[in-house]
Amino acid sequence: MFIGSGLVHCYLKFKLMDDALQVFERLPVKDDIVLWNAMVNGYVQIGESGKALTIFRRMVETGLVPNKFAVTGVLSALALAAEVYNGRMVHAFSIKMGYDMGIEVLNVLIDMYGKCRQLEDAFLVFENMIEKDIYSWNSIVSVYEQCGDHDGTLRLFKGMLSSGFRPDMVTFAAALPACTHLSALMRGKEVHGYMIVNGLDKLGSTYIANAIMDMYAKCGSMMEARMVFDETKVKDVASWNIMVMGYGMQGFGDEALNMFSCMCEGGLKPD
RNA sequence: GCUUUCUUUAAAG
Repeated sequence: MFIGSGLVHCYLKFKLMDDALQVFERLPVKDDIVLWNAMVNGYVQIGESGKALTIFRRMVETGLVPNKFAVTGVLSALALAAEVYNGRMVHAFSIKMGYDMGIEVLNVLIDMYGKCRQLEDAFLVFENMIEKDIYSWNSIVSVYEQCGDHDGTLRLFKGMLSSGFRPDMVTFAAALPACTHLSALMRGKEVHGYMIVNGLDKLGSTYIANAIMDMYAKCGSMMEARMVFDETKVKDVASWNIMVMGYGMQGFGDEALNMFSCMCEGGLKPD
């Protein structure tokens, strides 16, 4: 039994959910809430919200009372599944249990409401937090962007800065596309400028570099998009597509075709 | 021992 749970944890560590589940099901006694939570979170992490919720319901049926870890896990699953109704129930339960005093639970509530497109509720949770951390800020900034409130995203980004928090790649992954969608070159430059000044511009992934390129491209500054492109060591198909599209849409047919052939030479296949 | 955040590739999704 002890060995079995160790094995489940081991499979979970490597995201081998099928194997983890198989061993889990064979456990004669399933009274360890940590194991249940780990199963729920394992499914959440691979995007299987339905399976995560099924495990959670079974856990409750066995009579175990969800602790705050279980609550964060199930809220994450509900966020993925965009199930607000159940999300609200879990929220109410958290309050009843006093879990809403914990910052992690509040952070995931922001995310849950946001992913369920209930921005007002997300903001209410955020606003009423006694203390906020980088997850709180990143969550609220991200859900505003996800909901298409680009101005709100940038407003919160500024609020984050003035509150003394240092944005990271997660923040930029939301703030940059906000500028992109607004075609706000100046504000995009401010965000990119912040990254440069703080030495964060080269630390990001290809994904972030692409977001910067796309911001410049969609804001009409192909020169700057090109500079970022050239400085980006690891390019992927999206990097090339952003440039080809940008040149194409702005009437630089030659450059677009150029890019296109370079992409094919580089061994990448266009979409 | 288990927990939270990342919409990069321009037209009706």
